[in-house]
Amino acid sequence: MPTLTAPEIRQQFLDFFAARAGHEIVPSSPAVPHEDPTLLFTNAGMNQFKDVFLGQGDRPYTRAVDSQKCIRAGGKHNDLEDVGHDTYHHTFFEMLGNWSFGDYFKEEAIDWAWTLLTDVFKIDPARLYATWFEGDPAQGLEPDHEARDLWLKYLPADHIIPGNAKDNFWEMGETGPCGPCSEIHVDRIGGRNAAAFVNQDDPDVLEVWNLVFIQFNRESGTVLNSLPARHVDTGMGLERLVSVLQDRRSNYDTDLFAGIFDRITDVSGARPYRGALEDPIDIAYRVIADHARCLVAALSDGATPGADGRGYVLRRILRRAVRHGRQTLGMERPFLASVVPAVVEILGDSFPEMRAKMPRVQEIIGQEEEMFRRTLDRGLQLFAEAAERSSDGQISAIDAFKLHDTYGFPIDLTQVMADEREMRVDTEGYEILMEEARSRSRGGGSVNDPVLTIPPDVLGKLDFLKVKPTDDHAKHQGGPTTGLIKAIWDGRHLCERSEHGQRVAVILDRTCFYGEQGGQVGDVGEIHVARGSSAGHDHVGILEIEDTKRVGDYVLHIGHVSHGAVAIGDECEVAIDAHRRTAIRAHHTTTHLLNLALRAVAGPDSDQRGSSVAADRLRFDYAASGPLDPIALEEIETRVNAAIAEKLDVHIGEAPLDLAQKVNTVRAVFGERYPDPVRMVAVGPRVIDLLEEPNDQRWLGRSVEFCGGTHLANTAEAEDFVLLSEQGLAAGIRRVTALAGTPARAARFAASELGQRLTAAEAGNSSESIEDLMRDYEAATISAVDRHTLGARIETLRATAKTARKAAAAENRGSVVETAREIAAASEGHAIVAQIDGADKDALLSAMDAIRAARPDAAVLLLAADAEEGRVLIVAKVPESIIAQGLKAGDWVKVAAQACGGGGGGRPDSAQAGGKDPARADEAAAAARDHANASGVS
RNA sequence: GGGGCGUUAGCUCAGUUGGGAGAGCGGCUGCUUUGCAAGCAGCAGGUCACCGGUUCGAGACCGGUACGCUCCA
Repeated sequence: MPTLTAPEIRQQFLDFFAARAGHEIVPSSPAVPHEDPTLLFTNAGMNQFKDVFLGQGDRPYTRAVDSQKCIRAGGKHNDLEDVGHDTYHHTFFEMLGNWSFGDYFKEEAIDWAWTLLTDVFKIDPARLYATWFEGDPAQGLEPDHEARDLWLKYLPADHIIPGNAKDNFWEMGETGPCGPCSEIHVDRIGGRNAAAFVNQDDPDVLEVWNLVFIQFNRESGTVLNSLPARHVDTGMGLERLVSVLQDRRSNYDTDLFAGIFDRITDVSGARPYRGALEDPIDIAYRVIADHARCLVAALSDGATPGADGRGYVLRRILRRAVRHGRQTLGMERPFLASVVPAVVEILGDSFPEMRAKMPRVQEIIGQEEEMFRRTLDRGLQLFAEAAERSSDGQISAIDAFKLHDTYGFPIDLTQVMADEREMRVDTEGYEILMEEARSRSRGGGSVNDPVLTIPPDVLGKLDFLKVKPTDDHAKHQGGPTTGLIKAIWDGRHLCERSEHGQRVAVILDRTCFYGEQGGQVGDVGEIHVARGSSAGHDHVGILEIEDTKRVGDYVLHIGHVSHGAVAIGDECEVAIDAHRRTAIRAHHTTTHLLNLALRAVAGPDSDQRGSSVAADRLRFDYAASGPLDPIALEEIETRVNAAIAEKLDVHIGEAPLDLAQKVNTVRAVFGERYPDPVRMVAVGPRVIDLLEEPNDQRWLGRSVEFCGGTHLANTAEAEDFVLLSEQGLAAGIRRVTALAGTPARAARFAASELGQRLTAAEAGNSSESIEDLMRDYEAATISAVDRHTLGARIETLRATAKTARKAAAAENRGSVVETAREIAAASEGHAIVAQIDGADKDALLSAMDAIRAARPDAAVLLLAADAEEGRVLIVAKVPESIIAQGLKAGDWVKVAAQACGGGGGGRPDSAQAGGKDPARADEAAAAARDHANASGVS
């Protein structure tokens, strides 16, 4: 039998379930779950169906099959440090799965699994083992005899093994859907009974397939209910399956990796991969290959390396790969980007986004490598200094820690470097410091406001209490409405009522508040409870709502009780802050116009990467390789304002997703999944017309987006649009901020006012200082275009003022020095005290130099009264010979300074001081002469 | 989200109880030469990130802001 290739194996899996049992072939969801902030990466096949299992969503099919891109790094499942050292850990892998949503159950799942493995993939049945759940009386869980008996149809009893709750009972979380599972294991060796090796981490007896039977819902730690709709969730790691079918003992010895290894050999010039477990070169090969796959998957789904969250995990992965390449394979120059095509070659057919995004991915990886190279170079220098400091052949814990914590120089690299110099590293001390830093980092958290968002388990309780999802249809219309209080959450418990002063989150049966979503901030407003209520209380109460969030399908009104009290069952009047909402609408609609203008000016690759629509401004993040120049910024601003001047109507309507996606100008957000039907926001054209003629050329210059937010009725209401700033955010992502409506007009006004002041200053008839003008310019909220032109004018103004100031200073110094020479020539004795008014500090010191040049044997004290600044400058120098007579410069200036309301000091040979009363400068001079005389110097 | 570090000339960076802002490279001028990082002499170039405080006096000390690097969650 010819050996199957990995793509064939993947395809046969999908085809088997599609053709034989009517499964829908579903594409993998992104490896980076943009819509689920609780999850760092997609780490299991079921992620994209979570809402179905939780009963919060459904699909047009009840049977599905897929190959899901998964990443396990960072977070709870972290395989990062294991990768490279064994045959089967990966940060990125594919999970093959077949799914039943309330459709078939154990019998079919087991039957098809058996048939696929033995009939289609021709695995020797004698090498297969199955496990089943033995029950757990402590949790009140029955044994899964049903699964055991089903397996007896195919396997002898000694290949069927009971397992405990840890291995054979699956739970999604502390509460929620759960059920027993049954695993299929394969013995790579054969010709024996390997039952004793099952689940023992033996690399030759491995779990290939886990069949999960979801039949319960856990309400709490002890309460378990049977589900009316039972589901099947299976997962089979493609890499393992391929290793079995290609008869290789390691996942890395398959055609999923061979091409990547070849590429690494080409790039590095190292000897080819040999597959040895302990060999550093082979470890480096595995690390680089695995991490390259992971980075391609994550970056092509829109993630970027960065300093926090998943970005930080990706940065660590990239650096780990680069480190192995550099340290072990001797690749000094960036190389990882050139491994990317080999990954895409292997996976690009199954995941087209990898092929589409390859140039971007290579660019990002290249930039990151370059950044890391700089970090390493700096670290090497610091390491050399640390090694130099060491006297006992050991790099101190403090140095090792500082290298790591402050300069990002990995500890294992420090160790390697130390080894090369035959030095050691104080790793115990390092660990202690590291732990201290960790606890400091943990302890620093502020504990002011309780987080008034509802955790998942309480959410389950709400469902249990029959609190229905909030009806928020009124949010788009925005006018006041009435509702009933259904739940009150104080951050810890669900409450019956809430008193004056308490901060709470409230759920109503219906509301006109917009809960934060799609980048648009939540509404602010008031909820009034008037007179009697259905619950029999008789009271008034006012809730000041400070923010509105969505949790699941509930709208959470977060705020405090500013008057009286509120209770569950109260009827209330609900009203948002309408002025604020108007500003938000203007910003949201102009965000859409901005998106369109940006695409036109910066090119079609400037995908939206996030946005924030608030009352005081809007923010828009997008993919780009470089900054926008002032001309492009002006062009964007002009285009948006042109759309405002056109007075376009904004049309909103729902449409079936597949039809809506056909409209030629529609631009969906990368990685976002949209509901069906989807809400369309079209600026200009009517939604009906769009759907009727999706390819009409007329739509091409128009903004059409899928969006659930609130918008203006006509663009004219936006009045004006101003781009405030443009900046880099992370590698490949840039951010613009902008204003519309009243704040935009204020920005225009501020700019023209600054312009007028600047014109006055340029003409020379302005009394204000350039520093003041600068400060106001920097603090002003003005458009980026104005900032650019005004900034250039200020710069020239500043330059001319500077040359003038310098010339004046030079002239002043010249005349002061001239005076000083006269003083020196006229002076007698060994103590010279002179006053040169109008000299600044530099000039005074120059004068000092001039006098000392002429009279090196004299002690000199100079004063300069500055009436404008209201101070007196005093400097003194005393040669060694006179110090010996008892005149010290420090004492001398102090006496003089005290005579004119100041103080000071310095060294015996040189000192400076200052006084605060210029009118008494001559008193100071007199005091200085007296002091010199008293010291016997004259 | 929290912690550590940084921001000084066009670039890379020094700056030691708080007392006249420095080096190397680059630039300009002149000389000498004209073989690859040429040599010599000279010159220009700095609101020491920003704001506030302490002080007679702050690049340095204290507090805050912005930006950057970095670690942890």
